[in-house]
Amino acid sequence: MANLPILQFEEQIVETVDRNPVVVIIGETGSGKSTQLSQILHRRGYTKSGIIGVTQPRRVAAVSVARRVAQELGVHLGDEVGYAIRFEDRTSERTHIKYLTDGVLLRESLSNPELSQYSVIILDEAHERSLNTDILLGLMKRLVRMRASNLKVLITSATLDGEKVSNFFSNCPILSVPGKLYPVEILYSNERPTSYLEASLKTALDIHIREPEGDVLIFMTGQDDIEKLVSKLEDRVQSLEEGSCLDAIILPLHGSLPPEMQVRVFSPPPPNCRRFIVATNIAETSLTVDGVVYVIDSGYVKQRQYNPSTGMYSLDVVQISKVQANQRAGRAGRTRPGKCYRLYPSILYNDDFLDVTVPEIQRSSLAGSVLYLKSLDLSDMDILKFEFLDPPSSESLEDALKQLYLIDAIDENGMITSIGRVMAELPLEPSLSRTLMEANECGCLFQALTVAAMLSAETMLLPGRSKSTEKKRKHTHLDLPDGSGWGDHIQLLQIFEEWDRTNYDIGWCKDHNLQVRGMLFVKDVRKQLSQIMQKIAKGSLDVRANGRWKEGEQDYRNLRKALCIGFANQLAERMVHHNGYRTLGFKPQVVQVHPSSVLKPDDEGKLPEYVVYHELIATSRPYLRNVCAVEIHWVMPILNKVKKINVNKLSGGTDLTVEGTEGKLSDLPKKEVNIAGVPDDHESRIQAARDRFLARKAKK
DNA sequence: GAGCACTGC
Repeated sequence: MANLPILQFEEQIVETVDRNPVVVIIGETGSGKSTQLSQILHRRGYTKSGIIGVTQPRRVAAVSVARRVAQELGVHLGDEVGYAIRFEDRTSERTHIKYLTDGVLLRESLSNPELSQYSVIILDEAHERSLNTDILLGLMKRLVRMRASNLKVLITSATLDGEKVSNFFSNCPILSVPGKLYPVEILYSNERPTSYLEASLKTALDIHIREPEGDVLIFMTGQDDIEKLVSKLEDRVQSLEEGSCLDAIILPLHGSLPPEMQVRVFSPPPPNCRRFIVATNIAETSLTVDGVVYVIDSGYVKQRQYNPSTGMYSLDVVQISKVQANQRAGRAGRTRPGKCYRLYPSILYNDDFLDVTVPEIQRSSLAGSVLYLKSLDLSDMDILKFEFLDPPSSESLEDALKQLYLIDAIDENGMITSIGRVMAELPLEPSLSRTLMEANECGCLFQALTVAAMLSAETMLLPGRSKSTEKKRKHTHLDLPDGSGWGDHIQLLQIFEEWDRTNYDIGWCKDHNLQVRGMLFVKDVRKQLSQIMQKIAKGSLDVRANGRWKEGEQDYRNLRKALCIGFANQLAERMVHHNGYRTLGFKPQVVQVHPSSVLKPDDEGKLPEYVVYHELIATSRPYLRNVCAVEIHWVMPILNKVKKINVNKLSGGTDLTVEGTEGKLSDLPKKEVNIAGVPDDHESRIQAARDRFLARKAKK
């Protein structure tokens, strides 16, 4: 700790913070900013009038940094130094320095918008630009105006982003603190390779043959490529002449790897052995592998992005930003001087790479964030005027408002409703919050809680697929409930109910090939949601996992209806002649049910006429993931509401007609929906559906 | 009949 670079800047930092409400700190890796900034300000008396809060984008970081600071100060974790993450608050009245995830700080600001308990707020790793960090940046800008006399805000960022953040905060000062990285030599390719997989392979072998010992970290885009490269590397390394170079261990590293496989990268290699770690961007920030001296950077990353005009997510391979490229290179210089092989030319890096990664706020659906901001009730709150460091597009805000209106969170004038206020309390996406509220009305809350919790953890439930476990998976899946044909939500419900009946037996999870960690997470989320719902209802609700059934409910009717109301913006109608679907959103899309779905066709091979879906994502083609059958007479009232939507009113009406107002929603070009081969007039489709509905009614 | 990067309340 004694020789951390940041400590030489203590005087300068304190002086600048004393004189300015906001300071940007450029702290390179190894500068000690995360552990030292809070201690410096603590020493200088900033904890006399309140606590110092330090946000981290990740839970593990909040915990581990808090632990280290407590150790350095010689106090017990949870006393003077503590942390708060979801499900775990280790702070007390004595806490002066509090580390917390940015999501937790946002929740705190919901019940205390002035965040009055804090004298200092440090937004650490702000350059990662998580959705939560971006909202916090906007809130901080307001807060420093309101609390100019008694609040200090520090924002740590990357070199390339510092100016921009400073401009955002009225040109506040920027302090740079050097890091403790060893020099990393950057080597560029002459051109983009046709196959970055082959180029990575070749570069890795070159290093292995020519370079002295030291581990190699290779950045790939996804699991498939990682597995391919691992097996190719294994083949080629084995065919090298024995004794001609070091032994080699090749390790994959990605998020869907079970935790016990992930931690393999933390055990040191045997002597005379070089490790090749083939990783996704998980190794960029989340996990730090020691011993890396060489980095191979493909220059690509797989990124999830949201298209507000279609309501569709897609997972695309995109070029990384300069910040990301430098972060990757830095991974080679942690223990000694290293080398970074960039599989792209320097001119591409200089002229074509974005400085900073496109922030999440410009790549996500904003329904949750907009609802959150609306619920804050800030006096001058107008979502279109909220100051974002990088404002999302008007189209994206418009999409969020329409979604919120359809699920009754805001009224036709864009004002938050009483339903919306309750929804904002729940740590869920708005559609799931709405589902819980509806379920509570129709007596199936105990089921909806389970579905919401299972969907929140869905990606953690199944172990990563791989060729070797594939057959096993298929086999064990037969043992799991099948949703009784109604769909994936029902299957998720049944899985949890069955686990509940075993009294949460860990062995049961293992027998059914479900990740124990994921199922325990579901249990935690469910408990948290139950508590919040109890608090809101101010009474005792039936929240037992295997709650009481009413007569004649074996078709999960109430639950499916609650889902239909909650996901009013995520419904789809089957095509007449085949099992494709068309979404019933504002911009209809032709889509398929994902093949992994348990939704069952009827005797004629037809899938249900209407379904609710949890996610619309384009991978190889557009898919509905997690679908559930709903009934036409639940859908009709929703379609009528869609028809009546007036975006101008939703976005605040009169405000938009003011001349010179930026981001006028009314100025947006009205885009035509055009799906190849499908005549698509929304009006007439709604009319046609209504006609069919009436015809069927008449038949009865 | 396809397969999803990474976080978080």
